[in-house]
Amino acid sequence: MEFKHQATVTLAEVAEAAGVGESTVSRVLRNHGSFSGRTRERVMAAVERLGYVPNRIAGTLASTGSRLVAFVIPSLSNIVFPDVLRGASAVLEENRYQAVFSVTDYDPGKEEALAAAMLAWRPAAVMLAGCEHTEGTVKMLRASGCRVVELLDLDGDALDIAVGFSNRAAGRESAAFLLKRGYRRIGYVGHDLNRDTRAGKRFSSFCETLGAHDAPLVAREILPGASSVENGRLGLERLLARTTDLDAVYFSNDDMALGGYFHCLAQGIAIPSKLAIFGYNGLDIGRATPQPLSTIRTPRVATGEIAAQLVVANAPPQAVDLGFELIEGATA
Amino acid sequence: MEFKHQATVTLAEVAEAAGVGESTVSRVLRNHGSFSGRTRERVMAAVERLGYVPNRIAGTLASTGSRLVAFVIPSLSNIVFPDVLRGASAVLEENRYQAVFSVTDYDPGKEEALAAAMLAWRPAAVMLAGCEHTEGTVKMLRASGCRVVELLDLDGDALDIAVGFSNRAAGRESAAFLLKRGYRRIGYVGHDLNRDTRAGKRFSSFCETLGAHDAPLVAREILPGASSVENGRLGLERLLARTTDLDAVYFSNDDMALGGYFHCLAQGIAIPSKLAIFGYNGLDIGRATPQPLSTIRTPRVATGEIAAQLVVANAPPQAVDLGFELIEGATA
DNA sequence: TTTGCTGTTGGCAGCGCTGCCAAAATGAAT
DNA sequence: ATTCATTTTGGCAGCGCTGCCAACAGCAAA
Repeated sequence: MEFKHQATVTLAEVAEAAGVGESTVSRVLRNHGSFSGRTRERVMAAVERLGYVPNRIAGTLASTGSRLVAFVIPSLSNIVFPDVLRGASAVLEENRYQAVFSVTDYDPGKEEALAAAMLAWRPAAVMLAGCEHTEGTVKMLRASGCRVVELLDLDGDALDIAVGFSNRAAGRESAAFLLKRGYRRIGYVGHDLNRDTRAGKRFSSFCETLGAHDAPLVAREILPGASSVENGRLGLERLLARTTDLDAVYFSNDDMALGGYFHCLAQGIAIPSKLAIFGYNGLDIGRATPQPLSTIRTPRVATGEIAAQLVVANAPPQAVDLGFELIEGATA
Repeated sequence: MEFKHQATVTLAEVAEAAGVGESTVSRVLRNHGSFSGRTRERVMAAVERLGYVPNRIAGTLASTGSRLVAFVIPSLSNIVFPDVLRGASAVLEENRYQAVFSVTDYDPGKEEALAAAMLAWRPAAVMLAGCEHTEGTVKMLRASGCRVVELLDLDGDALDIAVGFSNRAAGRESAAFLLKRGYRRIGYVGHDLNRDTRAGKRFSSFCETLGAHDAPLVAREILPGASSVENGRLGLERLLARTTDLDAVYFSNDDMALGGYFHCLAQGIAIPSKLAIFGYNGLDIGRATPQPLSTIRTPRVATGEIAAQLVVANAPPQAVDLGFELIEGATA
């Protein structure tokens, strides 16, 4: 059963109460067009008195173009996406845009269905994670004519606007750093890469770089499901049970890396002398651990901010590379 | 500059292409009312051919009651709120509702402004954190006639629906647990309590309980700003610098507690024999640390789920107590 | 007084859909 | 063939607002 709104005061009622025309009320409330000070006062008084709340559904329908921005994100468990939303929502709120979201659970099919549902709201823009989408999604977004922003991955062709950085470069630099530090027997602990294609890109570039320096990946442990601290801990435990002579482990992200770090603490494995640990994301928590985590800090909040700014400004199609920062830390 | 949608296919065009009336198309698409199988096929074929995407703005305006649910949350940095959103959005998506959100930054004035902006979208429900709101917010929500759900705090009068648990009880039980374990010289490290009133409630009940057992709080360290691991670490460091004989410290939440835990690890302070640590929230990470964190696990995802279910079912006003679980852990 | 501005204002036709109602088609029963 | 009940269908008036246009007022210049 749908909820029915009660006592809905309309523009027309305000107009009548203020003794002016509807369009005058509309102009005053949107502060658009011209009207006298006296009219303004009368309208505002009526608005106040009646407790009028404009109906943006009607307003959006009547005008062309909405102020809704739709986010179709893979997850809310992975702090990455709340961070992006945080950056974006601050900018959007300032500009009187409204954020709408739904969660795909890293499922491309669901992404397509949710994107379609989003388009039904005729948003000003749709923001998606990454640049890998189903054919149907791409076709639909193209046809919609609404702005499309692809976030956090620049390794691919952008549909319209893309904001983020190269995950391949991140994987490459991570490998280069470990090699530079002298690690040669390197392992990997990751989560389900089929779902998180960005983590997959980092991993493959990481491996390529190792291979190019005659230090190919020694072992890997991939855990099903999402990344988590517990999976990181479990993954490292399993990896070390199989492979005893590793000198460094690359993790699919900081959550996983922290799990590995905790495993070492619990087992008395000296870090980084006995085993080095390297993560990805640059979470704040990694700076507060007894040894700061070696990782790559990604511009998550900034990605959201810039994306929102470009949408608000109706900027031309473009790819914005925000880069990332390698944090040397103390675990590698 | 607002974005203008292009090439918008309308219901009327689909109707014409399918050789049926508008209302027939509407019925078929909503699978509501009756129509023949042949009609259905013709309509769906036309929809497919034209790439029609229904306009929910128009649909919502025409019908009474929307399928938007508005979230007005304090923060996206604190994992609590993404967790609530996660639980809620899963249920909402299943029921073809759409989640909309904005972030107040723990500012009651901003909450009022954002709630007003939300009401302009005529949502089916507004979900807010806690039960402390400005007079203006309360008045506006009451007048809106839309469903109001207050989340994560049952210590107060609910406007309509409330889902969560008692923060006071959480504070009380935390204190009781520490006392039962024999700790008597207890300190507190917290973040800005004026903003996070729920943390404030926990703290005051915690103190009352200690006082009632002749073991009043020995010292406290309150850090300005939001909770974070780094602030927790810093807070404990400061507290211990001033007060040397504490045997346990209660933290405003797990983020802060983890910071304290890391400080102890870094300083070689034995846990819990030299100093016990107790948190709040029951984050997953607390189970993966070398010693599992002693804390209270809160039903964050479930809070979102239940809240969404009640809204979808248009349930009568009620307060749902989901309780919480005390995790004994190994740090206290 | 008339003219020509600029600044204000109201009327009203949509925006794209849904809900209501009456009309038409169908089918079963006589 | 006729009747009645049922299913299927189309027409059309809004939902509450915005955007356009015409109308009007006030005022300075002629």
